[in-house]
Amino acid sequence: MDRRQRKTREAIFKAFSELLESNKYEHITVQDIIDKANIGRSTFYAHFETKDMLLKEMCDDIFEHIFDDELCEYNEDGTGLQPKLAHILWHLNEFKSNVCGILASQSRELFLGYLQQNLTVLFRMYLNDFKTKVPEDFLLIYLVGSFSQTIIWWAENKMNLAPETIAEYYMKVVETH
Amino acid sequence: MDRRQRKTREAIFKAFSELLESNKYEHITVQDIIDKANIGRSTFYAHFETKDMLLKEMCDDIFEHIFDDELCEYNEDGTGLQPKLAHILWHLNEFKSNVCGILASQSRELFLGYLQQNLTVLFRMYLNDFKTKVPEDFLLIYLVGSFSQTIIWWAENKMNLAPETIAEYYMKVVETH
DNA sequence: TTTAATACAAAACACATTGTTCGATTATAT
DNA sequence: ATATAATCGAACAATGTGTTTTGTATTAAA
Repeated sequence: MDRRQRKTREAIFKAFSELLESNKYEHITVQDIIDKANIGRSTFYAHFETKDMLLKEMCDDIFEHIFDDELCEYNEDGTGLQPKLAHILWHLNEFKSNVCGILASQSRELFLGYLQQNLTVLFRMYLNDFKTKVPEDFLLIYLVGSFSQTIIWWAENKMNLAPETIAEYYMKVVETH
Repeated sequence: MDRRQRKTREAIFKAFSELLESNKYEHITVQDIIDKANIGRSTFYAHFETKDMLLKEMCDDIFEHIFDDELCEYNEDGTGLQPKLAHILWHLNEFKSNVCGILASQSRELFLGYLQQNLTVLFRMYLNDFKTKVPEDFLLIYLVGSFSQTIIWWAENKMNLAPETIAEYYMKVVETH
């Protein structure tokens, strides 16, 4: 990939990300991004078809990184659900500014869609940890939904608390005693 | 209120609601609504400032009806949380087509905002039912979030199950044993 | 270093959407 | 029947989108 291309792509991501911190996604125009990134109009469209695709590719980047990690610095202790969740939260924290920006926006939907899709796969593996007598699919959306909400809340508070703390809280309210 | 006004307003709501079933909110144009409702452009703007305000007023209507009910047909038995939740679900079911339309759309955010705002007030009154040792605000967003998710799931399944069943499932996974 | 490829900038473009305005027409309430 | 008020329909400026073109500058490879 051409050095110029990478530079431009980075500039667009950066501008977009910064704009997301103070503006709602739907009110950010391509012109805003262009101005902030300091690039030509045609250049933007050479990289991304639309603003939506930009958001999508940004999400792709993030989730690829989070759920595809072979070699990563975070050391999980144990193999249970809780450290797994802490691990995910730790990764999200790496993309703090992006994630907070997206989740604070009116259109978290795309992001949440990705998130919940991945979380569903994860939680399905731990379903046996929960003995509650409700239909499995209900249990699953309950777990995924409440954990997503936890993440949103965490992000709204600028991810102040440690990932481990959040994971601990979550397990406390969720586990069947 | 003039009969014509009511008729127009209804036509707009109806058209909007129908469009929401097959289109994303953000991709519905005022022109689409006008065409479907079969009204003049200026008429639309005589009723609603913007498309956003239309959505807002639609949500206002729904939530006013749900959370302000003095005299309503649904008979709660008991005063606990579970019948209260069933009651809310029963009301949502009244607006089935609207609610499903909005929740299926890419922009449930406004609706969910309203919903969660109201649910927060409700759940705060029942916080003592839950003994878990986590911060209160975390417990609150957890309860509100997981119940919202439950509603979304219910709506995605066309509200097949009875409100009481949903409330029962929810209480089962949520209550501390 | 030279060269060919290509990413970029800048400007102009057609097009769609928005929200407003205005005069003519129609329905409503009394 | 009449005054009132809602609607229609057309035109309007303003803004945003996505494309195209032409010239320039940067890059990777020879």
